[in-house]
Amino acid sequence: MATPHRTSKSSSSSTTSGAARTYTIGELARHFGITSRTIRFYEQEGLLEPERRGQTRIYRDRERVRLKLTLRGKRLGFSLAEIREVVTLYDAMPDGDIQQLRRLMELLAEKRTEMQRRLEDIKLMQRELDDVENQCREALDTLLERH
Amino acid sequence: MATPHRTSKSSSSSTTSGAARTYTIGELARHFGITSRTIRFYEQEGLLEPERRGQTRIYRDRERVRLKLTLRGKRLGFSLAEIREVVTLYDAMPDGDIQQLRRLMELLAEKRTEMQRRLEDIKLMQRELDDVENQCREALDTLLERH
DNA sequence: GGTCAAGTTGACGTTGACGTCAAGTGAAGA
DNA sequence: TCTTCACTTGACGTCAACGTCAACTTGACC
Repeated sequence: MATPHRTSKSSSSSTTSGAARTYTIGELARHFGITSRTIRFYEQEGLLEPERRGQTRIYRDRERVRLKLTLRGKRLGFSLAEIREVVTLYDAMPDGDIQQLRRLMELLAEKRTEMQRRLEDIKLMQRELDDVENQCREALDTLLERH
Repeated sequence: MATPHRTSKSSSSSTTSGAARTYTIGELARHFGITSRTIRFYEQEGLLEPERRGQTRIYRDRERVRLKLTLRGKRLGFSLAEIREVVTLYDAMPDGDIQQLRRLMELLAEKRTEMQRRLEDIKLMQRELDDVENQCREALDTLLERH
């Protein structure tokens, strides 16, 4: 279920360090608890751009990170389009011209505001959960006291 | 556009206190920045159950609160089905039997875990936003230094 | 050389969350 | 009385985010 499954039976090889580990689509899918279909769909939507050996996709750490960010974004309720905006700008940075950089920083500020709002939402929601739970306890207590 | 529009031209009336204020579907829609269609859809999905005067729906504070909770839940990425679970159990409480209460408390615990996870997600995301922003600043600085 | 698992590309289906019409009702104001 | 406006109920359309299926290649092992 969690077999390493490198490119060949002779294992690893790569260059020198262990930093260049690659993954198959199935490995990533199992690791993140999603289907390969989903991963391909994310690629089609511009969120991932794995290399190819022939037809086969090969993923490195960069893509793994992108995928992790994507899934986290999803859990937070962002759409794939929103996630793409950030993720693609994020590594369109190298030698980036100043306009791009400024644009990215604007985007970051927006997202930051969003996150702040969501944080407030979560706190409110937690407070309400507390309230309801307390009411539950009280109700339960009085019910049990009456034997 | 924002006219009070009470039941009659003689305004308010109600009983004695101002606690029994009612709202039309349009008022609620404008207030929350959604469409009436959405509100009706939520009712159809069991999230709201307004009273009726003839055909017309009339909303009181209870429904307003429910709607607010629903929208907050949505912002946090919960599905309408999940939201319904909580919201309906929430006020199926009165005289509730012990089984129901226990079930509700289980549900609350689940949601609490969820919220905790999301909170972690948000913190991680914020940290990453910070990182990217710092990189941006550095890049921008070195670009500007070179005049 | 066969086969078997895992990967590939279409293409179409599905589900949730609404939007968008069409056709009608009820009450307030000119 | 007539108009106007907000509200109502269907019924169908749409869009995002995948699921599902069919038909195919590819590399590893027997």
